[in-house]
Amino acid sequence: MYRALRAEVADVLERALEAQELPTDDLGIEDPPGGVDATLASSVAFRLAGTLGEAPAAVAAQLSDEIDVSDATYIGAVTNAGPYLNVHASETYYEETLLAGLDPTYGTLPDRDERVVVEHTSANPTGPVHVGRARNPIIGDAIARVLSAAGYEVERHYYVNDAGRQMAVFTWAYETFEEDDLPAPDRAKPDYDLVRYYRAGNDYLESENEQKVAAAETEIEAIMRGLESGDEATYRRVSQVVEPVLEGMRQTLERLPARFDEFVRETRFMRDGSTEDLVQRLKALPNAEQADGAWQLDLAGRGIDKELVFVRSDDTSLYPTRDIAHHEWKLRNFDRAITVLGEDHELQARQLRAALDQLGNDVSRLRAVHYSWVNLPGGEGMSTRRGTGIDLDDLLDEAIDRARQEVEARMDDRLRDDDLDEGDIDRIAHQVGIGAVRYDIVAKQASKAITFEWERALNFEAQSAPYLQYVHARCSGILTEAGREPVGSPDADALTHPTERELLAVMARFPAVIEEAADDLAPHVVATYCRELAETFNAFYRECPVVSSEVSEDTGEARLALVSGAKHTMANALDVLGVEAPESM
RNA sequence: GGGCGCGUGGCCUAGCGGACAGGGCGAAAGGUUCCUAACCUUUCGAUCGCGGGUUCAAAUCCCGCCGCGCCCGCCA
Repeated sequence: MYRALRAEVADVLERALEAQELPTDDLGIEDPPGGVDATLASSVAFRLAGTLGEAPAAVAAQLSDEIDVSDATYIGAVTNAGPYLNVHASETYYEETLLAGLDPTYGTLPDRDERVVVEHTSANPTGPVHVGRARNPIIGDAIARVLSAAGYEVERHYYVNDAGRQMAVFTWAYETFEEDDLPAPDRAKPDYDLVRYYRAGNDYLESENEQKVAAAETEIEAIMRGLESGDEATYRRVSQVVEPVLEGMRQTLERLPARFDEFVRETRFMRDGSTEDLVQRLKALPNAEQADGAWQLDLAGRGIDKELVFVRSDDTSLYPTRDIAHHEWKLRNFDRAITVLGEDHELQARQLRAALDQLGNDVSRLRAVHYSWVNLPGGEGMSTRRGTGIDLDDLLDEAIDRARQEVEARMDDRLRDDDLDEGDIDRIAHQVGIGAVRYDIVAKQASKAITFEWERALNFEAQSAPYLQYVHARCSGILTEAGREPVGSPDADALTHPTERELLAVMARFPAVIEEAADDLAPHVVATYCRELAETFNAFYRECPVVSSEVSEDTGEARLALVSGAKHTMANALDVLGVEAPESM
């Protein structure tokens, strides 16, 4: 409703300005600050005051007279408050919002026949997923979800780096070291098992004498050349390391849950010849040049100081080369391609974009979202190779444990008499624990750095997932208590309490929030919205009984519809964030 | 050194050109015979890193500086 109202306001304002032959390029439509009794506002009067030579307040008064709302559906009235124009929503606005909320899919935008691929996580299959990496699947999955809610057809991809030097080192280490010489794995999972070889291999290369390292390097290079030439035997050797580790990582990500439609392996673009073909096209570009036997693209003309090396002097390709082939493939198969990357990939992403552009691809269909680092207190980073960092599995286990303790602690002084059983406690512990971790990460702008702290990540009160989930559970509780579904034609007139109107007004904005989050690839705006919705609902909850003998039938019916709408809105908003919405907690 | 990003009460965070900078944590006080108190109410607390500039209007845009992060590999 909000989106329709906004469009209507623009229309009405434009007509009023045109009638007075005033410019309509900047209508200054905005959300009024809290405490102002209006649904939308405009500050056009400021802009026109100069050209008209009158005070803004006078212009606003004049405009509010000029504006004709008689044809409008969602605008009730336009008044002026000093220099501002305040738009008040019509009764229809509230009525239609109440009605729309009854739809369990409320907030989902119409299909738009556009295929989008969201690539996220894509962590090298070297070992267990740690918390530093977890920001990627949580943000990536939320972006995929918000795009899906916004009507796009979404596919989620994990790009697997199963070629290249790191994998060659890993394969060599796996074939070289004896299990007896390694520490016991932290968990009985393939990623925890195999990462020990990876760490041992890297240690060896860093600490052994020159001769031994040189011998190892020879073996590693042989593996890389085997991959490059498409040698089946080499591919199988690497696969026996990559695939189990990837499976272990997939299992951990599944817990979030972050699921993928496809794991796209890098070797695919070597084996199908597309990398080779690409290299020929890159070499033919005017700014391609050879330096010390290697081939590179000089991107200075595009404002990038660093050359993009795409063929080594030994004639093998590099990760960025294959990634260009990968992205051409994405652009062939999808209308838009979005990649979620760490801030350390910023330069690489710019180079990739520039190269793709030069090759004649439409790079406007490409977008990258970069997120900042998750550090440990004290500033230490998380590294799979060095074994520093907190494993995501441990964080999730701890989150669930603490959530379970909370549930059990609250059982004793619980007011509601609904006999939660063991299964419920387990369910709630998972929903709350995992939800808290996800929300803590998704609620923050991706560009802000995060310092990981247990207490903060696992705080279950106030601005956290459980606070929002609780609202959903409260709605469910009321609907259960009522013992029936709201009727199909509720009467918004019966909702006269300010908290009721406010709740409807917040609900009305939900589709616009989804649209904005999708346009900006910013799921955190949905997180912020959830908080507002929760606060507004709690105010209503405090003031307005729904299932009570003191409430008239009409009012009770309308409130039941309102609760149903709030429940659907919260459920769908949480779903976009990947946070579960419990029926009880 | 260069490039990109970030800097909002003790801590975390929203806002990123318009009406008194919203929340939360924390601290203090209150609220449950009534739909779940993982809740709500009140109080405390901010030169929006610093200095200039643009504008009727700047946390928001521009310039400079400071601090922090990331990047500047024939690694990925």
